[in-house]
Amino acid sequence: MSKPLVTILDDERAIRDMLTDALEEAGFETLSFGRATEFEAALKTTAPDVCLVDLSLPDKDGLTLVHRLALEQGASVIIISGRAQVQDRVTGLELGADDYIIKPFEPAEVVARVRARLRKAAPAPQSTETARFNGWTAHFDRYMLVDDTGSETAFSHAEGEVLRLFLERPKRLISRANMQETLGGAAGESFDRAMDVRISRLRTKLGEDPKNPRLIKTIYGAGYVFLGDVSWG
Amino acid sequence: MSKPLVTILDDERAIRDMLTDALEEAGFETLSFGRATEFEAALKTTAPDVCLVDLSLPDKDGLTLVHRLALEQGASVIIISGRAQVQDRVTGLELGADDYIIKPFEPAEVVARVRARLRKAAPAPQSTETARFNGWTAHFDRYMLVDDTGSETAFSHAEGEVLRLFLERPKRLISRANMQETLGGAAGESFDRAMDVRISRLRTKLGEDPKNPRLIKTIYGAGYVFLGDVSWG
DNA sequence: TCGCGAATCTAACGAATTGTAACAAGCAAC
DNA sequence: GTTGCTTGTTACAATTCGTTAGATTCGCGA
Repeated sequence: MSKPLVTILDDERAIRDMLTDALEEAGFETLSFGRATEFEAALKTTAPDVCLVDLSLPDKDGLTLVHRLALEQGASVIIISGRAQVQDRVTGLELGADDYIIKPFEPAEVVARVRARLRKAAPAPQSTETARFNGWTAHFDRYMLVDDTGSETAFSHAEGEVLRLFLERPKRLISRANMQETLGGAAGESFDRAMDVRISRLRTKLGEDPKNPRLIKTIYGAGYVFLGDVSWG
Repeated sequence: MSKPLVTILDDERAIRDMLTDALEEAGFETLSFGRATEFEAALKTTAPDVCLVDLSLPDKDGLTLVHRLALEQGASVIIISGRAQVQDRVTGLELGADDYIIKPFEPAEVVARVRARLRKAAPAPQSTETARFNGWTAHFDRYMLVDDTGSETAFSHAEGEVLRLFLERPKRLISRANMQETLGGAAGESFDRAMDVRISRLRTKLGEDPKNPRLIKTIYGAGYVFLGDVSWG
């Protein structure tokens, strides 16, 4: 996939440059404009993914522009403005802006907010649905474990929760308490073997040798460690 | 369609109340929680549209919660935090939050930002008659499912209701209660298997493999998730 | 090294949940 | 009435998942 395109519309040169630098450094394509008319002309031939718009423009009212942008183009619009009143923010957002950043701003935050917009706009974050590790591929979207030979094993939702927890923190101790907490969250502590059973079932599905588990290792008195070379995506 | 559901997770009673009032006034359904565990328990059977989360929770790390929320549930997450450092905001956003509001805040702005999230999240524009997903095209005006090969299968009104519900909220948990509510609206009693039967019939029409359905997944004890890349129009 | 209590493993059980085939009621068209 | 279709209900099969209980393993001190 190509780089997302971010446009910058601000009449101050210094701000345009700062944003351009930060965004390109972050891996985005950028186009910047000093006046609304230029920007609108460019819109006829390009479809930006995110538009940063300063409201105080010399040649046009920023708010109506935002309104049109949000409505007609499908792009995400982030207002950047020196006007810090709550009322300004509210009307900006109500008119269709997706976010409202107040000057002066930190470029890093702008980048983070741009990313947040893109994340929602582009669905299918495949990255969190599949993980490969030691001859296995876990498909969380299909609740399936696939062997390197191609044979498939289904796993249940509860098993998936455990597996995901492991795959998200490989080679690190996951304490029992920690696990209870992130999973079922069941109150019971003392005689609650549910966790063990879940892990046991997961182990069988992974074809672990009970005597010598290679992937899910028990740390007596502490918790578990998942030893696997995990790569997501 | 029914009111969007907004959840509030904050340990301060006063803040919860303030937000609840503002949001309900604005026409949203709300649910508020003082601790993360309660919230997570509720998540098993409800799918909020927007989650407001305070990071400083007594019983849990808010950031990992946000991460999981954003990833697993499809909901929009707005962090509300007293931590105003740029770095905090950046990490919060990078972890999957859609917005980051700093305390103290103005309720009106929170409402505006919640609205902004919903606007993007819920597409559902004009053409609600056709949807494409994973090799199928559903024509709600003709009550027809069309395969990519062109072969057609008719579906009934009741099946269409379920299918539409799924297609409107793909990749998100749809709880049983939620489904009863939006569909038949019947008094919804405990021994009402009609829902299951509808889904079963829909599954066969979609040619799902009973052993491992690819599109309509059951989450034991919670509800269903439709895993498909849906595009309307 | 041996023994013991605590921690963990796991087979087996069973309650709750979900799937679905079969039946029946309702209804429209003929 | 008969036929055909939709849809809820019933009954039973299948699955999920926590609990139980006995076996096994671990850490540690004698």
